[in-house]
Amino acid sequence: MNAPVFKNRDCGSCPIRHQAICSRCEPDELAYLDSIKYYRSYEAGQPVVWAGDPMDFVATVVVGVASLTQTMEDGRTQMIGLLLPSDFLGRPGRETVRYDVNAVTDLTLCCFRRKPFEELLRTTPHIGQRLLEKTLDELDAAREWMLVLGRKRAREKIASLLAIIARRESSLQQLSSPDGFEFLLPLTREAMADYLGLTLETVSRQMSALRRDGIIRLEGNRRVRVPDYARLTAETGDDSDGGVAA
Amino acid sequence: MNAPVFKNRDCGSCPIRHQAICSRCEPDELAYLDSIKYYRSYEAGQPVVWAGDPMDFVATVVVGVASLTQTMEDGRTQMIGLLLPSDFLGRPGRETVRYDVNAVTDLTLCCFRRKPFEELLRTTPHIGQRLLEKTLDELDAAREWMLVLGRKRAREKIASLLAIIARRESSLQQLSSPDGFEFLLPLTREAMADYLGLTLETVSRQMSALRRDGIIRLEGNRRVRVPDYARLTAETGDDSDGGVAA
DNA sequence: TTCCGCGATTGACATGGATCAAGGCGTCGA
DNA sequence: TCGACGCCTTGATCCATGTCAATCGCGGAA
Repeated sequence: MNAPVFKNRDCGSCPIRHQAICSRCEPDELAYLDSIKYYRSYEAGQPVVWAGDPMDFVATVVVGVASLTQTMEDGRTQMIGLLLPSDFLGRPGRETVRYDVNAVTDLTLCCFRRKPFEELLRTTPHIGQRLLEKTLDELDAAREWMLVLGRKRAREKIASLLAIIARRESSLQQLSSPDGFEFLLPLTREAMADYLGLTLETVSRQMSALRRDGIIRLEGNRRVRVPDYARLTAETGDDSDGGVAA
Repeated sequence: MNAPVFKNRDCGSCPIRHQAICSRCEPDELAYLDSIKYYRSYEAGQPVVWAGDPMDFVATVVVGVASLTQTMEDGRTQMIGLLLPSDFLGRPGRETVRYDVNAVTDLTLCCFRRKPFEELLRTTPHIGQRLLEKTLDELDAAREWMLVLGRKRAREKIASLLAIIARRESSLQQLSSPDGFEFLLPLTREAMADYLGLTLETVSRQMSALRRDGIIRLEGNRRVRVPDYARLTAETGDDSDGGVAA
């Protein structure tokens, strides 16, 4: 689990740079970022940090998927965020994390020690602005998810999750292709359940139902083929088309 | 529905200034803010903006409560945020809003036209930093709410809502008083249901149950007396004490 | 004072998803 | 090749909450 591709100290080589917090940096700013950054890798299933632990770095996801999870005293658990490549992890100005962070798949993070990063935030408006934008995007996503968790039925929840992952993994062109498209689901049934506020049995049943109804086809447990993206979004219950036209 | 107290052009008179985005501004920055700000007032129940509408201002809540609400195509509705005094409304850099904004109680906003505010954001790091902090706080709150919506039972949801409002409305000292404390619930049973992902009947039943069990006392429909804050937080299912000690 | 209407309460019943339980399928190591 | 384990599927049953409906009670208008 190394990340040999990114071992050189050059943000320009980073495949997710154009979407990450450094996307609008000047060369000298990039050089400073390079000087304080380092990579960390985790295997699927490994913890990154536990709720309440000190976290002395912030990071951008480079490869893989990380989850943010909260747990109740009796063990009930809710995934409250899914971080995909280019997403930002950590909170400047706070010493400890409030929720568990786990590697869902094999994961590579581009890390910055928190103190120098906070200093950079103070001196470099670009970064702060970009971070604000990404935080506002995350807030929008969290609010969209509140509708999913609070009001959608199991089938709609599953469809919403599949549509969201499909949108992040596929191009607009692929989504609207008449032949459909396919993608790899990075989550187990249990992780899907944790994200959707369901049990894994319900997730399994609804996946089977969507398969029976021709909304999706499954090749193995993880590979999902969507013959018609519009039919999938129609199952989400949302009143817009879920962002393809918008 | 005017806001005579705030009619003078002086942010220093604003009772929520110390928590709002302008809390760290220099005198000259405050003067600029003063020059572009204006107040708007709404009566309880009035819409502020509808989802999809253009919104040419951003604002801070000065008095009252505003709600952010999303609606599905069949009319199911989910409140995705509750804005109390000092909370920020609007998104710099975006022309339209994604969800309905309503005045839950009589409401006064301190508004800034969006373009000048964005300009200010570019030139005044304080404001951007403060806005980032407030956005990160909102994101934390949204994520906490995802746990409420996804995993808590009806009784725990109600207790969580009461505890959150109690914390925002009362001082630490009041919360830990041996005589208990009381507060005014700014929401109807239906609004509570919309926020909690429940029906109003379930809200009503669980409020009655909490009353029967002595967790709360009700004087009328809105006035809530909490004889023992610890007993209330014990009903939320959270593993921490909900923030009093923390 | 009476009536009216809205919000809240309460009851009876329906149901979606949880829970408990059994078994299938594919992969990996011996 | 086989067994074991992890992950998933499916079935039977239960229960928390939704749904539908009746009634209450307060505050405002006539």
